[in-house]
Amino acid sequence: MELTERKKQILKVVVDDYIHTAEPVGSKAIAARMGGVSSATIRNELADLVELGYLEQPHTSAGRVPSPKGYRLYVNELMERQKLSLDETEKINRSLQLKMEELDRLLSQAGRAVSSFVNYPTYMAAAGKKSMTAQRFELLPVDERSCIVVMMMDGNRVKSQLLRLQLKVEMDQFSILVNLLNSHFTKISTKEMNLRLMNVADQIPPQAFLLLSQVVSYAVESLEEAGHREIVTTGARELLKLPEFRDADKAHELMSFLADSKENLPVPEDDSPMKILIGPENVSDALKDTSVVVASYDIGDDMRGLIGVVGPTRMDYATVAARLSGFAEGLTRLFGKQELPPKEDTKE
Amino acid sequence: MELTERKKQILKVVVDDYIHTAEPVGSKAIAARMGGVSSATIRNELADLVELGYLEQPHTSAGRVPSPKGYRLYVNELMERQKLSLDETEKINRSLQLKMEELDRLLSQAGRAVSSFVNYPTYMAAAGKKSMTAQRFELLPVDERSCIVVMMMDGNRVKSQLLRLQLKVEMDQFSILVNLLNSHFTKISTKEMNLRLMNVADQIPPQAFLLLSQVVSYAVESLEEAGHREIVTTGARELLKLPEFRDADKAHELMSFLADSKENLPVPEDDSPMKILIGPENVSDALKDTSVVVASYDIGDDMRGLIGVVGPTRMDYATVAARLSGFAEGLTRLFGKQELPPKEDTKE
DNA sequence: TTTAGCACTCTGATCCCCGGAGTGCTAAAC
DNA sequence: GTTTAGCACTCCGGGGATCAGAGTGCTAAA
Repeated sequence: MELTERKKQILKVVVDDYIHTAEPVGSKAIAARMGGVSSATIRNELADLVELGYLEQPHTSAGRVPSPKGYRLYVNELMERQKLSLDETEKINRSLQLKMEELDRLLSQAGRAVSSFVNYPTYMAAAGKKSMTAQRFELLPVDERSCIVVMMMDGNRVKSQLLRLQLKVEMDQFSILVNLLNSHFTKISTKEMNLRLMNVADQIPPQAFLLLSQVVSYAVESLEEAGHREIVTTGARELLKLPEFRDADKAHELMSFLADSKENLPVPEDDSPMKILIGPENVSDALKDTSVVVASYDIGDDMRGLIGVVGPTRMDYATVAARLSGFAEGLTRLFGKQELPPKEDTKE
Repeated sequence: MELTERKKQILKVVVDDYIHTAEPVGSKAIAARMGGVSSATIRNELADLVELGYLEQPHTSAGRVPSPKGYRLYVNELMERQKLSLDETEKINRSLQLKMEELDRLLSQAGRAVSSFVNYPTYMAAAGKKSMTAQRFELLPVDERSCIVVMMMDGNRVKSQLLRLQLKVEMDQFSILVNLLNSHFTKISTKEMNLRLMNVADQIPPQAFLLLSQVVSYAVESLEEAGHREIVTTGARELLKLPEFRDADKAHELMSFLADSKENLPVPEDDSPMKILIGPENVSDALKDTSVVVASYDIGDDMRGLIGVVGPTRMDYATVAARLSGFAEGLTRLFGKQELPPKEDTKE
């Protein structure tokens, strides 16, 4: 038995319908929507589709529901690639007029925007290079017991913080220290930074070393944190609106997974901007009954960000995919235009 | 009719019991727990307590449930102020070994810790002074089209960012600019900053002004953002574990409120470190059926932070209050010890 | 190959019933 | 006067039983 064109059409109708109603769809409804054939004919076809594995039957006398395999076919071939309406595009871009500053705040802002736009939980991540390095250091003395460390990292990211010093430092020592930092502790991995710190230990006076190590360990921490993939999830509560998550336990389980999971959320292949994972295609057990649509965007030259949307297998793939890639493109544009965007206009 | 000591004891037992079971508690159970009197006696007392408004009866033949008034009395007089066990204190302190850096990241970390410790949703906020001011500026040239702005604000907070400049700037112009910034734009409100910007407009060359206004508007934005109370909520999903929020709609409603509400969450009085709001004592409608325990802690000299816990009226007030104040004290200590803590130890 | 017809199945809503928990009241006991 | 035992009563919640509706599969005819 093979998958005729008509069978595909029927499958499409089933998925389209089920996506919106969450109720098993029956032969009569399909016949009505297709026209030209009677429900009996449809029933025959449906039986075939079940046998082929594209549909499932919750119980003998219920309508049909798409199987993961059915969704997969739908996503690959049947789904009408949606274009974003002008209105939507505009809305997306408007919602991306974020006051960005720190990257992670930006992420959660964008995540909220996406989530409210697709009505599913969303996760965002910025995947830095495995190893960020410092590009440049500055020390700004505040008083004799404290100074501001400013560190510029890859991708023009800047971090700074006030550091209380454990001992008094003469003003002129700062410049020596800065030189040392810039000459020996830039453009190397954090691991190596620690090594070099060891090496210089006996080459400089002890109190200078103390100070140096304070700065370096701040730097190491910041770099590691920046390189580490931080995942922010937003809009988990949207789950509760879905009939498949009305059960509090189920919802709680998935929410916990989303809140806790730091690493094991799906990521698109390096060469493609978007990936759709349907039900059991997910590796994590917690996602076995859900689908994930995840898109990537570019941050600067060598960083990549992720936006993922988690929903029931009965997710509106076409819409979600369209909107998500709209966002991803928007974000790429945002980051591409300028590393971290200054104000285009001052207040008038 | 008056509130005898025995009535109070009975009320206490009812609340204690109901807090843990979420089931109306009957006379027999109370009698068993009190000893000495029979259930019939208790029934008489219960009837009185209902009449006095401390208890409620879901329906005629059910046990009793505390009313808000009952909880209030319980909280004010009856509840055994819990001491944290050594074990708990230690756990709290351990969980406050946060890698803090940016304030808001710290908040969400601490929020998560609290939430996992009390098993209720938690909100955290840092309430800055109404008006933060800049204390000092630095500009670090990167190349001729970009520089790093570093701004030190009240409370020793530091912000920095790379700024792309709209026009080329000679190196020596930077120092002029910094002087201008430090002499004219520090220690004043953002409103005044904007005014001064206007004023200097015709006193300096146009391109210098362009640059200046770029920096100032960055500063204004950062200051306003820092002064603005940012509320972070965590652990909302814990609601789903509670019988009173098994209903998805209810849970969703409250979660949405917690996620969206930026300003209208309860705050303790200025002079007291902790406040308990029971059910209808809350102003917001969305919290009418819930209770809130909120504690404050000090950040630096003139900032105050909040930790609030939201739960059902049937909240375990004693435990929550104890743990919450444990956290609040921990945070106060953390911030008090040093503005923003450097590493105490370098890596050994 | 499609369709009409029909008997059959299964679900989900509704109703009913009933046991159990708990009450309020009364009358006796302390 | 307070406490207690006893008892009738109320109400909830769970467990069938019932039933209509939706949908199916199959057969036989078009």
